Amino acid sequence: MEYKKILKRKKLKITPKRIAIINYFLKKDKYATPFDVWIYLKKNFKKIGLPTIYRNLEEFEKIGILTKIKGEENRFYYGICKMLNKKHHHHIICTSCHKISDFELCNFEQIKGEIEEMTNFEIKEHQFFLKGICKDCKEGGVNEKI
Amino acid sequence: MEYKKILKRKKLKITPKRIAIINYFLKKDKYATPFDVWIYLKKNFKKIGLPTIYRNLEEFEKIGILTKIKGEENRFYYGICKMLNKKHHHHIICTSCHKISDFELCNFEQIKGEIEEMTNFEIKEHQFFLKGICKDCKEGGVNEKI
DNA sequence: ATCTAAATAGAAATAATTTCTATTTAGATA
DNA sequence: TATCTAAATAGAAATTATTTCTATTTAGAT
Ligand SMILES: [Zn+2]
Ligand SMILES: [Zn+2]
Ligand SMILES: [Zn+2]
Ligand SMILES: [Zn+2]
Repeated sequence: MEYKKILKRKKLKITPKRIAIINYFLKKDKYATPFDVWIYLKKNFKKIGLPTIYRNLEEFEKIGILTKIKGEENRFYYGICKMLNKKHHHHIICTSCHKISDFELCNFEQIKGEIEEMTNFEIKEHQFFLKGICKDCKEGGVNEKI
Repeated sequence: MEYKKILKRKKLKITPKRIAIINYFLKKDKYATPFDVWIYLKKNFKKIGLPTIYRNLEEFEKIGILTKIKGEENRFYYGICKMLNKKHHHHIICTSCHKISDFELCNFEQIKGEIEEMTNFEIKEHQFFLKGICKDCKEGGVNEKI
């Protein structure tokens, strides 16, 4: 598990629950709410609190293991980030099955300067937020869930 | 008020509160939570409910008058969209004063196809999410609030 | 095997958002 | 201008998401 290395590097202890959370996202490969994660983990950990989930998801986002996104309703979702290398990249979400993929191609730098001039802002950070339909869903694929 | 026209076109009634909400955002020119809006409108409308604010902000987002964004904490913010024409555009937010500006320059189409190939997604929608520092803040400008 | 700081459980508080019903009102129409 | 109706609102309450707190447990260092 490459993710363990990251936890170590970031001085986070490797607990069974943390591993389970990461595995959940790896297996599911789709975005999920803290509540979703909780419901699932409860199968294997009779005693697990929702605050534990919230705390860990937040930490995982900080260290780049997860990305946090605004779902269609007023809730936040998390999805796993497969690009553990530090490289610049963005994510795309399937509006049908909520799968998340990442990609590195980015041409934002080309227009950054011009936008800065036009808006009088100094740009510090950019994110692409892409939505689409994944191949599986396009082909009417089954929507296997965890 | 160009915004009135939009309300009419969208069959929304023009009520004093709706006008006040739009004016609030126009004058403030920064993003705000429903709660912020409520506190402000209460000055002029002794009787105004928070649900009214929520309802209207949501409607305004639907018709393109406002944009909804995820703030630094777990809350949603709204900012006014000055580009009432239907043209494709994006927004940039000042992390210091929360001002929102819009701009039309976008080169995403150039890489869209390649991303679709690489990810096997059919891209339906893209948003840029930019953060930066506005000119006023860079110059240590006063942070006049409404 | 022992120790300590970090992680967790569990309960409770807080805060955001939505729902519901009775009342009011914008704007259409006569 | 007066009347009417669907849309908008108030106000209270419910629901849901998220955070905080304290006592207890545990990972990993020694
Ligand atoms: Zn899909
Ligand atoms: Zn980029
Ligand atoms: Zn600013
Ligand atoms: Zn664009």
